[in-house]
Amino acid sequence: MEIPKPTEAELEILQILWHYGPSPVRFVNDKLNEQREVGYTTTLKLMQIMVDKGIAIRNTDQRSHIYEAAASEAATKTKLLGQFVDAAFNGSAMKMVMQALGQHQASQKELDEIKALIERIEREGQ
Amino acid sequence: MEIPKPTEAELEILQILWHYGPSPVRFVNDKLNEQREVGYTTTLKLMQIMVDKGIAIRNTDQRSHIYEAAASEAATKTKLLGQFVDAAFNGSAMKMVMQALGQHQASQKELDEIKALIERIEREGQ
DNA sequence: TTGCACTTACGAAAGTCTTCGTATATACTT
DNA sequence: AAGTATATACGAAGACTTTCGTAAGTGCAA
Repeated sequence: MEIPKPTEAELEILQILWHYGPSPVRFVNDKLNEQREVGYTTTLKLMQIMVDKGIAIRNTDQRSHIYEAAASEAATKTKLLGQFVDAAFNGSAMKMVMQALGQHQASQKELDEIKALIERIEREGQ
Repeated sequence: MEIPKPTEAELEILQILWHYGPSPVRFVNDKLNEQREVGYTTTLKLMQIMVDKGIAIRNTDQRSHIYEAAASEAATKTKLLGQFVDAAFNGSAMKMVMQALGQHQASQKELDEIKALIERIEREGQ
């Protein structure tokens, strides 16, 4: 019923589809091969499975089918993040944020952005 | 060589071991069963595999073996977080923090904690 | 039109994860 | 001592993921 959680390999493909928009297998496979070696039929098979699962949508009008992510990047990442937080941080996103901030040395610019975001949340919250 | 990334089921067990300290299978299985139904031998097998992988350590002095997490909670979660950020947020922890802050409505107390943490980082950073 | 390049479809192998049944050993209890 | 409860060891099934080989269809070019 629901769109299932993408596997790691599927997520790699989704990132490409989100970044470049609807694309044929050949294009996605080329992009993947800029990072690691993957056979064309491997990518094809994965993308076909993604359609079966409802993770991707394809247009078969042309001989070379065009694939597209079924869910938005933001919605998918929110869901993944939520599941990860549940599994690893007992559901507390704040614990995770604290941990991320605690070790990743963020740049001043990034810290400023976060502060600005927090202030906006505080303003909206009241 | 390296300790491998725990699977989801293994992580569940690790959380119990971190929370309650070194424990026998029976105890871990009981705790798991407070959340979902799992057979005793399933838990046993998983914990044995965790020892094989180096994820857990066990003491076999007593008839009922005592298992313990091999790596600290903080170290493990840092590593998991890093891998998740790489896979889902292109390596940018800040992107992920922003997304987490953006939708999870944090409590004022949590926001204050984060602000305090940011200020501490800024002070230490210079 | 014959052949080459490229595409999808399909099946299956190999690896991993989760689950549990069964066998066997060990301790306790009556 | 016999029987019951509890522990570990082991193997294997079933599901899922990733990978690729091979077959078959389609279009283009010489």
